[in-house]
Amino acid sequence: MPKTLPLLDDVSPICCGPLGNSATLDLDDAIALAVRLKALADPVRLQLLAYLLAQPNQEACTCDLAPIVSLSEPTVSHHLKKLQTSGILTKERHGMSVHYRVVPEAIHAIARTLDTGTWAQPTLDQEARYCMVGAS
Amino acid sequence: MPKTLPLLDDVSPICCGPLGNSATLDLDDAIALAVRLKALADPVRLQLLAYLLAQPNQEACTCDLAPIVSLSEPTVSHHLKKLQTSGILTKERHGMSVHYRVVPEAIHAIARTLDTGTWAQPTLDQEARYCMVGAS
DNA sequence: CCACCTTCTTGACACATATCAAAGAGGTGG
DNA sequence: CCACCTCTTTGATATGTGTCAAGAAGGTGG
Repeated sequence: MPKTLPLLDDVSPICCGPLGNSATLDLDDAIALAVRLKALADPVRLQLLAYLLAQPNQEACTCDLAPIVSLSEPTVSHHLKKLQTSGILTKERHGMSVHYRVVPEAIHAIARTLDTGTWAQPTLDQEARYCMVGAS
Repeated sequence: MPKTLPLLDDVSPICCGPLGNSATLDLDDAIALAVRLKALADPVRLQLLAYLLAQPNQEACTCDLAPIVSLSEPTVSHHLKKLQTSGILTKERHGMSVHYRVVPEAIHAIARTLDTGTWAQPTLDQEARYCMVGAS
């Protein structure tokens, strides 16, 4: 995640006249939303997600998912971790295997955010649930 | 220019049923959806989009947008191009300046796709409207 | 404790992407 | 035609990302 993003201090519209009042998107909000979208923006992860959504409990273990996308298990594990740390999947051990399960509210939240154009963040506690960036 | 974007002729218009009808998401569909999500999944582009959405006609020119994100114009041009080739913005010359405008249907289409879980592609003509990859 | 299974982490590599400076391309107006 | 403005492309560079092989970590059952 690039750290070079802007502060919206001195915005002086030049050629197109005074632009509407600043319904600008706060940088932190933009980053948080981008993190979640980035988690979704990969063909492999979309395929994994589609498979999970089609399962009875919307869950499966890594060894089932690897063959679905024809990739090595470490690679699949990497993708699952990315989905999990973005709050799109949850992770649970059951004996030897690990079950990943879809969190539909997370996907709905992203969809709603895009649809309504209200791109600001959910409150902080929701944020902690949905987007545990840098944590595990 | 990276060649990794999907060719529209190859997109199979499979419209799977709601959430959980088909266990697998076709690779082409996954790629096409991922391309659009990737276009959104960047803080700079989200801020540009938020600014555009706040404008009267949901449009602005490059020279207005560059100060918004405090980046050089070539960089902003790069981001705008990415949004445009994903069908999220349209581009129009007006004299010396170029106006980029939001295509709300494109964003709604992505949101709906996520929300309903019907992740297969729209039909080809919609695809041609929304995702003019390789065309200008 | 040991063999074995599933999963994750590490290290390495290739490729994609964000960014800027410099130069080019398109358009306006003297 | 030429100076100037806006915008895009090109080239270069740094960072990010997807992938795998190899090995470590966590758990089961003899």
